[in-house]
Amino acid sequence: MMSHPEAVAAPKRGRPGLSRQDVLEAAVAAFIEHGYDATSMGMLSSRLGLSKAAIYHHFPAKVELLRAALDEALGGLEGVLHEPGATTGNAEARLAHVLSGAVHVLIAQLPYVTLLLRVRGNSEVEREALRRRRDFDRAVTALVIEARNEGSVRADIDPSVVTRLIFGMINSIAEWYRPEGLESADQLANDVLAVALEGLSAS
Amino acid sequence: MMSHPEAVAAPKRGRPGLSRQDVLEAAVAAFIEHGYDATSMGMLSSRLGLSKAAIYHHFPAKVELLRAALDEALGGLEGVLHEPGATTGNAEARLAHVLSGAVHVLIAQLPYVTLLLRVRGNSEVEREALRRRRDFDRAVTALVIEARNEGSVRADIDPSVVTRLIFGMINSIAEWYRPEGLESADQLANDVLAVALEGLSAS
DNA sequence: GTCTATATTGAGATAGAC
DNA sequence: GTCTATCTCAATATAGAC
Repeated sequence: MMSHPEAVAAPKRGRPGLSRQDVLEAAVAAFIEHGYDATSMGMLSSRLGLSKAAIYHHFPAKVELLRAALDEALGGLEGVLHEPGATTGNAEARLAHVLSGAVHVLIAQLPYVTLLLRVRGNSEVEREALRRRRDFDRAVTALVIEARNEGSVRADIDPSVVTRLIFGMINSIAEWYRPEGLESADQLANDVLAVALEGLSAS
Repeated sequence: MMSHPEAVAAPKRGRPGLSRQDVLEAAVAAFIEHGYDATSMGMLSSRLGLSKAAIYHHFPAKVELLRAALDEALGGLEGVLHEPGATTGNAEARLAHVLSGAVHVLIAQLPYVTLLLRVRGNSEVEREALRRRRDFDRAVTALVIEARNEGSVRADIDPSVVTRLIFGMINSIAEWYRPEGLESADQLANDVLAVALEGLSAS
C-alpha cells in the first residue's frame, strides 16, 4: 500500500481526478463517523463529489478501503518496535520508548489507528488485522516481563494484565484527542507515561 | 425497562414462549459479536429459533433492543454514583469507591456495558446514551478535582485528562475480560486501583 | 477517470392466519 | 406468541458509454 517508487500525489492526467489517497482519506473519515458497515458507497461518493462507480476505479471493493487503512495503522505501530530506542538499553527504558512511541503513532496516524481500534474481527480483513495487533501486544508484554525481571516493574500484577490496562489507557486517547486541542502529542505522551508509571496519587 | 413489580421470568402461558429478557440477551450477544449494524433480524431469529416476526412481538423495532441494553448499562453505572461510599468520606475515598464500583458494574453487566462502550452516536438512541455517559464522566471528573484540591491526586496533569485515561484503562477491560478466566472481579478491581493510583513502577 | 444506468441481494418491517 | 409470506427500500457491485 502507499508510496510507489514514483512521486506521491501525481493526479495522473485524465479528468480532474482524485488520487487513491484522497479516496482513502475520505473513506476513513466516513468509516469513523458512521462505522464501517453503516457507511455506504453512496455516502462516500457524495462526500467525494464522485459517482459510486468512480470509487470502484480506485479500489475494487469496499473492504479494500478498510484493508489499506488498517495496514497503515499497523505499519506505524510495528515500526515503533524496530526503532533503535526499542531495541537498546535496559528493559525499563525500552518499554518507556515503546509506550511513548505508540502514543505518537496514535496521534500522527489518528484516523487510521482509530479505525484499527474499532475492528472486531467481523471479516477476514479484520481478523488479519487483529492477528497483527495481537502480535504487537505480545511483543510489549514480553518487554513488561523483562522489565519486571529487571526489578523496575511491580511484580504483584500479571504482566499481561498490566499490558492490557496500559494499552487500554493509551488506546482510549483515540476516542477524545483532537489535533486542534491544547495538548501537544509530546505533552500527552508524557502525561500517559507519568500516570502509567507513577500513578495518579500525589507523590 | 426491566423488573416490573411482578415475578421475574414468567413465560406467561401461550406457546413455549421466550421472554422479553431472553430475546434481549440473545440480541446483545449478537450485537457484540457482529456489531449492531451488521446484525440482521434474520440472524437474531436464527439464534433464537424464532421467526423474525416473533421478535417484533417483543420489541417493536431493532433499535429498541439497543435502547433497552444501553439503559441497563447506564443504570448500573449511574447507580454507583448514588451508593453511600460515593457520597461520604473524603474525596480520595469516594473516588476510589467509584472507580472500583465502575469495574464491578462492568463485570457484572459485561455484555450491556460492552455494547455501551461501542456506541458512537450513530442514531438518536445512541446519542442519548452518549449524553448519559458524558454526565457520568463529568461527575467523576468533579471527584478528581476535589481529590486534587484535597492534595491526594497529582496536580501536574489536567483533571479531565486524568479521568479519561483512567476510564480508558477501566473500560478496556470489556475487551478482554472473560468470566471463566482466572481473575475475580474483586482481584481485577484491586489491580486497576493499584495501577491507577500507584502506577506500574516497582515501589 | 468518470458517468448513467441497472442487476442482484438482503435488509427491516408488516399482514393476517393459527 | 408464533408462524409464513410479502412489501419496500437501500445496499454492493457491474455494464458499457464517453
